[in-house]
Order: sequence, then C-alpha cells, then structure tokens
Amino acid sequence: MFKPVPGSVSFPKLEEEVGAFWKASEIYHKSLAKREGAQPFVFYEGPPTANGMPHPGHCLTRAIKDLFPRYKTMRGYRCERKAGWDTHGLPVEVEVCKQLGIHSKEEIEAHGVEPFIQLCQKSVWRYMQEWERMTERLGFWVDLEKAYVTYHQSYVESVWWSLKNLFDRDLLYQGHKIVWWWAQGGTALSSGEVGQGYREVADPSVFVKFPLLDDDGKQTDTSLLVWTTTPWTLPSNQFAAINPKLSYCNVFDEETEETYIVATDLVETLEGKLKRPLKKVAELDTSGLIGSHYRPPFDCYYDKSRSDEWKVVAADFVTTDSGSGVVHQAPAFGEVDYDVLVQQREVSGSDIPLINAVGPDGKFTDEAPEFVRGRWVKECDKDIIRNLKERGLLYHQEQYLHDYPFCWRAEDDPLIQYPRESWFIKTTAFKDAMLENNQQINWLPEHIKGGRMGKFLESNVDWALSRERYWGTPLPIWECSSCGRQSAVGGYDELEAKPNVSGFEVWEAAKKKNPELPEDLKIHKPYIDAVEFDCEHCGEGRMQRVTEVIDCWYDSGAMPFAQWGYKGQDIGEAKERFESQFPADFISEALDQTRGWFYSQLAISTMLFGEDRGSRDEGRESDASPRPAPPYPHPFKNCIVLGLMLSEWYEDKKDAKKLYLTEEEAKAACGKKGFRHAVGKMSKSKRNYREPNEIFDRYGADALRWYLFANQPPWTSIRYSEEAIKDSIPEFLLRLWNCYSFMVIYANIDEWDPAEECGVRNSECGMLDASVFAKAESYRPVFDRDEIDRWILSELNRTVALVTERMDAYDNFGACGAINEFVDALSNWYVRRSRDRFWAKDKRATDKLDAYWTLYECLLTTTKLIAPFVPFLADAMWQNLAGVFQEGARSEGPGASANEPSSLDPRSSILFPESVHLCDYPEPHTALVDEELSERMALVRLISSLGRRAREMENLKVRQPLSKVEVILANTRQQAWLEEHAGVIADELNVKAVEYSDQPEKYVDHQVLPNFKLLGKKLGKLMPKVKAALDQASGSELLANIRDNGRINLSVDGQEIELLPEEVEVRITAKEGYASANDKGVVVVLATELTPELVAEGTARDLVRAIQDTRKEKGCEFTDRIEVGIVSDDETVLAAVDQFADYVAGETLSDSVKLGEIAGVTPIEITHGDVTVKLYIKVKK
RNA sequence: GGGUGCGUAGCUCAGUUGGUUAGAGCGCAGCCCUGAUAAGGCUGAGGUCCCAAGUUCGAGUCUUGGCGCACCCA
Repeated sequence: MFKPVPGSVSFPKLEEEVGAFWKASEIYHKSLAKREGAQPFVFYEGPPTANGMPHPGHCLTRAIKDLFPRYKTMRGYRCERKAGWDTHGLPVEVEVCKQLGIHSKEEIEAHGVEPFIQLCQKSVWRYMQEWERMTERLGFWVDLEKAYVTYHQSYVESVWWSLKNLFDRDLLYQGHKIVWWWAQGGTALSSGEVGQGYREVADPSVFVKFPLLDDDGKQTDTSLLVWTTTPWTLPSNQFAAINPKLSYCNVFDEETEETYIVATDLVETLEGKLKRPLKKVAELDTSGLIGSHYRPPFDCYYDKSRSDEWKVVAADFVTTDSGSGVVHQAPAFGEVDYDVLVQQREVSGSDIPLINAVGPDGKFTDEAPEFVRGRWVKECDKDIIRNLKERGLLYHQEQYLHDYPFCWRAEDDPLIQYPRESWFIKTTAFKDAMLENNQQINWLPEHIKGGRMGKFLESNVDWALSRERYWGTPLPIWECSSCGRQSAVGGYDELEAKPNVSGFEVWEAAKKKNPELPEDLKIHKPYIDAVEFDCEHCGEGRMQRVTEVIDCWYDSGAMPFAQWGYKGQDIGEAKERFESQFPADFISEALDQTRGWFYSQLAISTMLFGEDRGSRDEGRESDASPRPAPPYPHPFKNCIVLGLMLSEWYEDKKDAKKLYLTEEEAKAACGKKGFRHAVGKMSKSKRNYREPNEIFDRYGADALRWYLFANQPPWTSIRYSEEAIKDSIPEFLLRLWNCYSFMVIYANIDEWDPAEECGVRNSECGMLDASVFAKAESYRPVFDRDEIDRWILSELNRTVALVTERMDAYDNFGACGAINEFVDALSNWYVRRSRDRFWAKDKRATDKLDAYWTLYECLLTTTKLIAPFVPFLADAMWQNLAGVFQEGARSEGPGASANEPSSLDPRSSILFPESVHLCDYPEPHTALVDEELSERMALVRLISSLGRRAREMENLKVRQPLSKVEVILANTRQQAWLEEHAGVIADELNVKAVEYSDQPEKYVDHQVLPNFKLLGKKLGKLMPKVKAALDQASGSELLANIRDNGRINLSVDGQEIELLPEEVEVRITAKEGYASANDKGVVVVLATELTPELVAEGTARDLVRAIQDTRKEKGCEFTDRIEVGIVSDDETVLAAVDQFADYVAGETLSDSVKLGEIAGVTPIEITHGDVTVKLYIKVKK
C-alpha cells in the first residue's frame, strides 16, 4: 500500500521533512559515496562573503550551482562540492569601522591594528547562520563542514606560494598606481566608494600657452594652446597630448599678435569663446608636431632636468568635444596621463621620472613654485591662474560644469587622483595566453567570450595587487633594511627556517593572553609584520615584511589550488586533491564577476599553469611554472554567467512609497486600478522584495527553484517576482502532485501495489525500472497496451531524451520546458482520458492493470527526471512511490525516518535507492518513441479542442450529447489515423459518431498557397505573380488538378509553370453558417440538431454531475454507496431517469436511482436548464 | 565618451538557416468542465515587431544609420 496522500499539501512543510530526512540519512554523502571512483565532474564554489545577509540574488546563484552537480551526479559522475567563504577585504574593515564608530586609517591605527583585525575575523562570520540556513533550505547540496576559508592559514600559505612563484619569475613588481585619494584622510578609495560621491561642481577651465622650442631649444613665437580643468596640476606638467587622427592648424590672433596650435575643428568654438575671429595660418602635419618640445608653464622642475623631456605626444583619448585639442598631461594626477608616461618610458628606453609637486596630504611640496608651497592644492587654482596671467601665459579662462567625486565620509573634501606606490602583477605579459585560454571556455551566453570578457582581456593592464590596508592576505615580500633587496616567502614553515628569524613571540604572547584566538591569525597583520630575519643578499641588514596586504580578488582567484592548501608539492593529499579537481567542469556566478572572480581565476591559472607561461629569461631564481600544465581551458571549462536580479512590485498610484509584492495585496489595499506595476533594482531600503526565508515559508524552495530554472534562460536579467514564484505551484508542482495523488488514491482503493505485483518486496530491485517491473505478471509489454499508454510512454521517453540533451548543453530553461510539456500531457490528457480505466469495477482487468503500470512508470521516471530541479518534491514522491518496495524496512515518511541508523554505504542495508537522489538519471528507451503517434495524438487533441470551440460558439454544453461531428482534413494522410481514433474524439466531444464529410465543399473553402521556402529559389521574381495566380484560381479546381494530374499548371507572364503537390500548401477555412471551427488544416463541423433521446441523455449526465457535487458536499468517501431519489415534474427529467437510471447509478456508486422521495432525507434542489429538480441522497454507512 | 547586451501584446518574454495568418504565460472580459483538481479547458479584446534607409521575389529575423533602456568601464 502507498501512504495516503493528504487532500491538500503544504510544500514548505513537506520540504522541511525531506530536508530533515536528507540530513539524518546523510543522503548527500551517500550520493558521493555511491560515485566513488567514478569520473569526476568538477565544480568550484565561488566564495560568497558571510558578513552580509544572504540576498535573493544569492538564491539564484546557489540554485544554479546546485542544479548541474545534482544532474551530473545522477548521470554517473562524482561531483564534490566544497563550500567556500571569501573573508578578506575592505568591506569587512568597513563593517568593523562602523561598529567602532571610526573611519580613517589613523583612527584604526589609534584603536590598534591587533584588536581591529581580531574584530574583522569575528565579523566575517556575522551572518553565517543565515547563510547556512538559506543554503540548506534552498536544497543547495554543498559541503559546508569542509568549506575553504580565505583567511585560514593553509589558504593564505597557498596564496603565498603562488605569489612567490610569480615573484621569482619576475612577474611581481613595484610601481605607481594613480588612485582616487582622500588627502585629508590619507587613504585611497575604491571605485565603489568613489562612485557614491560624485557631485556637479564648477571648476576652472583654462587655455594656457606652451611656447614651442626650436631645434636649439630656443623659444619660438608659436605656442601650443593647452587645455586643462585642473590648474593645480600645471606645475607637475610633463607632456602635451594631441590626437594624430585629428587635424591641427596654426591660428594667428591679431589681438595678441601670437600664433597658436589648436585642433582645426575647435577653432570656431574658440572664436565663439573669445568673441573675435582667429586667422587660420596653416594646416599642420601632426606627425611632425609629435615629439616637438615646449616650455612648460612652471620652471620648478624644468630647470633641474633635461629640457627635451617636455614634448608633444600622441594620445587617442584627446577629442574635439571640448577644450583646444591639446591636453595638458600631469602623469602624477591622472590615470591616462600616467599611462602616457609609461609609454614614453618604453619609447625612450629611459626612466623618465614622475613629476609630483604635491604631497600625500594634498599640499604642495617645497618643489612647487614658492607662492603655493604648503597649501591645499584645490585652493591654489586661483593663484595659479593669476600667476599665469601675470606672466602672459594664460590665453583664456572660463567655468566648467562637471561631475567630480568627493569623499563619501567627508562630503566637503574633494578627492584627487594621486600616485601611490603599489605592487603589480605583470598580467600584460600573459594577455595573449589569457585570450587563448578564454577562447576555449564555453561561456553561456556565448557573447561573454568575445564580448565583455574578451574585450576586457584585450585592454588588460597589470594587476594592481597591493592594498594599504589591514585585514587581508599579507603580501609575502620581505625587504632588507640595509641593501633594499627583496625576497618572497612561500609558506610559514619557510619563514620559520629563515636565518636568525625572530618576532614569533608577538603572536605567542597574544595567544597566551587570549587562548581563544584562532591560529589562523598568526599569519595576519600585525603578528606577521613582527617576523624578521637576516638578509640573504647582503648579510648585513634584517629582512622585514613590506606593509601591504593583497587585493582579496586574488584570494578568490587562487581557490582552484588554495582550497586544497596546494603549495606545489610533488606528493601528498593536497597535490592529489588539486590535480584531480582541476580544471573545473562547471562554475556559475553573476555577470559582475566577469572582471571579478572569472578574471582573477583565469589570470592566475594562466600565469601559474598556462601553456605559454610568458617565459622570461631573467627570472630571479627559477622560471619554471608549477605543474600541471593542462591544455586550455582552465581553471574552468563551462561557465554560466547569470543575469542581474531585479525585483517586481506594485505601487500605490497615490503614494509610491506604499508598495506591495503581489498583485493581490495591491488590489486589496488600493482597489482594482489604484496601483501600478514596477520592475527595478532590488533595494534594501525600499524593501521591494521578499526575504528568501519568507519565500521558503510561504511557497517553498521548489517553487522558487522551478521559477528560477523554468521561466527564462539564466543569463537574462531575472526578476524576483513573487507573483511568478507563486505561480509555479499550480502551473507545475501541484499539477504533477495531482497526478501522483490520483494514482495513489485509486491504487490504494484497488489494492494495486507494484512491489506485490513484482513479488520483490524487500529484495534487490535495482533502480526500479522496467527490468524490475517486468517480473510482474500484470506488467505487459508496452506494445500490447492501449494506444494512449503507448503514447504517454513515447512522450515520456522523448522527454527524457530531450531533457538529457538540453541539460548536457547547460540549458536548464529548455529542459524545464520539455518537462513541463510532459507533465501537462500526463495530467491533461493521459490521466484525464484514462480515468474510466482506473474506475473500472474489475480490479484485475488487464486494461486497468496496464493503466496502473503505465502511470506508475511515468510518475516514477518523472520523479527522477525532476530530481535535480525540484529535489524536495521529487524525493517526497519517490519515498511513497518507490517506498512500497521497502515496506516494513522503512519507517513512516521522510520525517520519521530520522531514526534510521546512518550508513555511508548505500548498498549495505538498502535494497533500492532510499532517495531519488541516489538514482541514476533515466535513460530514454528509444524503441518506445513513436513520432507518428505523437503527431496523431496532437491531431486528436487539436480536433477535440476545435470541437469544443464549435460547441462554445453554438452554446452547446459538452454534457449535451450530439449525433455526430464531421471532420475535414487538408492533409489526406491524416484521415486513416482519425478513423482509428474516432472513439476518443467521440468521447471527448460527447458525440455519437465521427465522420468525414464527403462534401467538403459544403463546409469549407480551399485556398492553395505556394510553398515559399521550396519555390523561392525556383521562381525568384515570379513568386508574387504565381501567388496572385493561385489566389485567383478556384481552390477546388486546383485541388482537382492535383488529384487528377499530380500537378498544377499555370501560365504566368507567358511562362508555363508547373507546381508539384509538395510545392503548394492547401489551407482550408470553414464557411459561415455551420457549427464549425478550423485551424492548421483541420475543420470540425458539429451536427447541432437534438433528438429527444439526446436531450434525455444530456439531462441524465446533468443529474450525474449534480449527484456527484452532492456526494462531495456531504463528504462521501470515494467508495461510499448511496441511494438516490429524484422528484421533478419535468418531462425530460422523467424521461432521463426512466431511460438512464442504470447509467446514473453506475456513475455515482448508487445502489438505486428512483423517482420519488426518500424518507428521512432532506432534499437538495438543483436546477437543470430552467427547471428545478429535488434530489434525495442517502448515504449508506 | 567607449564597450556589451537589449527594444516584439497592458506586463514578462519566446520566435529555428530570411518564407507571407508573429506566439506563450500572466492580467482583463466572457464561458465551459470537474469525485485527482488551492486545478484544468475554451473564446474574445489587445501588435506601426523602437524609427529610417538598404539587400531580397520575400525582413520581426540580414546590413547601415539613428533613437531609447540596462550594465560594465572611463
């Protein structure tokens, strides 16, 4: 016996039970144990940070990350899923600062780095529980207990090892980076922080004369007209940039009597500003101009160095949108300006110094012109302009409105771009290798490859690795205090073995003071900073660690090896784990990770394990890359790039602040039309989305998962639409549940039990498929069963094949579509059409047993099919459907089985998979797929639907039988099919006969159209005329032509044209005046005349429905028997009872159906058409 | 300013190598069916396929140029 299925089901409750069962029975571990030794399917978890609340967007990533590993596991692969946590970085520090109520680095230092990082370490786990609960509740199977954590010592050491490798290969170097600098706070700001602080301000916009020098270094009478909006950077000028693609000219200004060089296109604009004409003297050869020398506006550096360093350079970022087409370059204060310097260094082969007249405090240094020294740069703009004016170098000045960033913590402080010493990884040396690697990755959607990722790689710049912060992986570089030479350290033990090493006592003291401190902190600031040792280079100084930590993106990008603590070992577990789990078959994150985790992984892997390691001959110690060096792609082969998650809500039209998450709620609060629909970014403050936990409680994880998988390809932007999540219950989950519930109800009534049928209860029964079922005598070969059985099994196997194909292509959307279509066919055609067979009296009728086996097999296979998608529902169904094979050996239900002893060997005490997740994914039985049968059944369904449409239009209820339906088909091949299915159609449409009209002309018009696809090439330009000719000719004549001659002959434009039958398409349309409907080459015509017999039968059916309703209202069991009495003075009712009493009795489980009252029973009044009938129904107990 | 993606029904989206009646779901209006049904089915209204030009016998689909939106970068 199956466990009875409750009348109404709560999916959230069911899921809690299934989840508890998984936990207690260790199903996840068993699913791995089962695949011991199998081919691995490698998955990498992109580590989230747990110091923020999990967000609906994380549900999507985690759901997709769960889906494919589950699928691949069922397909026979072994898929480990090691969880991971990203724990370092500025966001953590900011959280802690908030907690402490401090901002700047000075304040952190004042508070003490040691207590600060201890707080950071704790803060990392703030929302751990919420994350674990969300992960579990969503059904994301991942090994949380063995999660990798980026601050753990083994992880940090692994990162160190990789950095040492890069350092030793001369790929790690120090340089300048231009950052957005908060001078007052003494810190750089991240791009996110900068983005928050943009404000529109008016800055000066000045045109300054830079006199050109002749070959002897003498000033000429021609000046570059140079534009800038940051006059304070002029003392640090190093170049003037022009765009060689623009044209430039000399203009003579009669007022100043000087000649200037400007972009030709800007002359007119300039004239407008000056309100006087300029005289164009000559077009200039830009290539000749490039390299020309000029005199910079201030001499503070000019005097001290070689004058030929100030020159005109080419730069394509110069535009004619504003300014003069000649742009002032101060490499210290602009990223693009700095790039120009780097280029010039390369071109000249000399180390041109970076000129910087400003200190880190934002004040001019003593190198600056005297009148600005020691002053905040932004305050000096005016004085600098005045000074230029006095010296005759200022040509024009105005105000310029633009957006400029201010500090988000001190909003009066403008930020400045400022050079900081920084460590870089020479990723540019690997640009081609990364591009090649990228080329081999299967990106979904595909456009990421050549688009966002490809373009990003094309414009690769060296990775600025270091951060002047506290909570992060310390940069493992030690520098000699005496000779200044540097060494990289690849591990803690390596450090301990250094000559005369000291400083470990700082950690030991801290640990002694607070034994609770995690060991992992010893490799962090400030403890690690105390460790120093004798210089290996000069033997005199002490080696001390540089102060920086590294970019936490490097941490996460190192996870392919760092998760195992791999440090290039030749043997051992770390090596084996790493090598067997590299590269990943599958990863998935959202689009924003393109420049984040996707890039950091790709870059690190290409540099460390690449085919082309950018071999360099001047490596410091060794230039060997670590093993392995597998072919591209690595470290991941397939990557689903998820779209952004948006939210959907409803706003009160009168007050947009009032918002509702479902239309229902909005309607209740604002009336039917008092609200508007909105889609947009999720916002915590707006609260325009429902927390994941609440979604789980209201609708369940499966509803959410199905919504995420089935409603759109995962890379389009996905709305977190509560409405749509809710809809996935009736549209899919409940529909399937109803089929399952139907099966269980009737199987139990009929005492049909597959295990008993097979005689294999509690013994070996494999994966519960046809090979086991065939042991049952009642399990007949599919080919002997009813057509509808063969049909649904054909659909099932077609679906299995399609789903497998789609999932192998990482197309969950397509797979879900196929599953959904199948469940719809099962529910709305198979079960509905087969109900009579389940209700048949003879419990052992072959036809009935066929139906049970067919439905059972469909359901069981479906549970396996949907297991990766909706794992809870699938397992709940499986427990009951398959559970009968284990009766007695199992306790009741998933929740109750928590007491079972746990065993990691799925075969030891369990004879069949105790969970659907331990099953193999179904294989399609192609022999059972019958495409023609699918097509036929589709036609039958189409005819039924057309028939109902015709009834609808004539207002003829389906309950009223009609004498016949006539069907006209455009495709004569289909006629024979129909004859075989007449019974089904007659039944569906409630007609006595299905006929094929011998006078189609009476009901339909024929239209012959050219088959454009076939004829397009043959006819070319004649096409429209042929179409017109066919239009004009009589359809039935053309048809007769085809019938008699096998072709159509036309004369078009004096040309004889012959059309073969396959070159035309025949359409039929129903004529007016009949109860008919048509579509896709089918016309259905209903006979509408009613005889008294038909009316009586219709009435009888109406009575059946009324009695059934009453049974239901009275709460009858399906098997309760009743007595029926009917009182009416209507002739048709009397006739109906007279003629169809047996029929009514049979349909309603009545022992008797008679005219007249039943004593002691309160009658129920029903209406049939416009007459009233009294029903007496007595339930027999 | 540059890059990438996207503009199809009131909303959210499908739409095969270009083929002539552009589909689905939701919503709206109306109806039907129902002893598996918190279901299901049918019908209706609703479309300048963002605009323009081009290629072609034929363009939602291809090309070019606009316009608009989103994201990333500057």
